[in-house]
Amino acid sequence: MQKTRTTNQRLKILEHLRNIRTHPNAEAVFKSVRKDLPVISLATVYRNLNMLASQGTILKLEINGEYKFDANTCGHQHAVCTNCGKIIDIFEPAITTYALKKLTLNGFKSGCVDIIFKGRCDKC
Amino acid sequence: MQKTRTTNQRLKILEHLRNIRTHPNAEAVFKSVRKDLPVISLATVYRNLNMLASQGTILKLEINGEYKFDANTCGHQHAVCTNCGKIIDIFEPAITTYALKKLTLNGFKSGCVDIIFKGRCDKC
DNA sequence: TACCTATTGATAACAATTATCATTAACGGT
DNA sequence: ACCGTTAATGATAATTGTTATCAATAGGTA
Repeated sequence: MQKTRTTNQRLKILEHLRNIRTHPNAEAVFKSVRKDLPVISLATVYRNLNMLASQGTILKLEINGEYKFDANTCGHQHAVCTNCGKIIDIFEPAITTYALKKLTLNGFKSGCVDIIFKGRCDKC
Repeated sequence: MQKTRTTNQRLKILEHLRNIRTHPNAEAVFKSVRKDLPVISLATVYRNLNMLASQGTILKLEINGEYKFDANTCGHQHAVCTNCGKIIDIFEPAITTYALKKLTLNGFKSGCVDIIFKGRCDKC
């Protein structure tokens, strides 16, 4: 197996995600991190977001036709406005717990559920 | 408002989705429907799938970086293998019911939840 | 300090989806 | 049954998000 190296780019990307409460896509992370690290490349942002997601450090959500990233990996949920696209965090851990408990599919091992409510936000 | 017309293309697309138990993307629907309707265009498939989804006739899921379509709109769930990408239907309506009941977000109105388990299927 | 190679930056390639536009056909009115 | 209106279509260009490529750079260990 290959050994991972700690790079400044990866640290800055993770640090940024942990400082915000939104759910940016790769492009948005790129624009934000570039303020601190002007030379960072968009490809590096994509690579690191995918790496962090595959090792479970961050969440990779599929919303509105693109990948959104979230450093909060504790079982919470999301609500998406089908009109304006706004993403809202919902903290009802019991939903996630209940879903995982009910999952008794033969052979399928899972410790992770994406729960996304679709509807209208208060402004729409 | 505009009045929708019943076209053969839309009927065939819906009929096809209701005859299968998989979760095809637009391209796959296109290839299947074209066997019956050789002149149909990929753009027409995209347009109709989006129309059917927006009116709630079918589900539009975001899995593995693309849109998948499902004619079964009754509260069931999906499991996705993070290794091979396989999508499996899970029928635990209680999960959906419980999630919607617990959703008490201020101002957010929703009657629809996408619940997607991530894990390893029996073969992986 | 020197080596190995994981990681990077820059950019090309790719894939899924949407936009465009002239043509076609659904359907209500005559 | 024939119009006339315009929603919908087919063909394709354009767009967008993401991944692949590859030479150059820089972690980490000896």
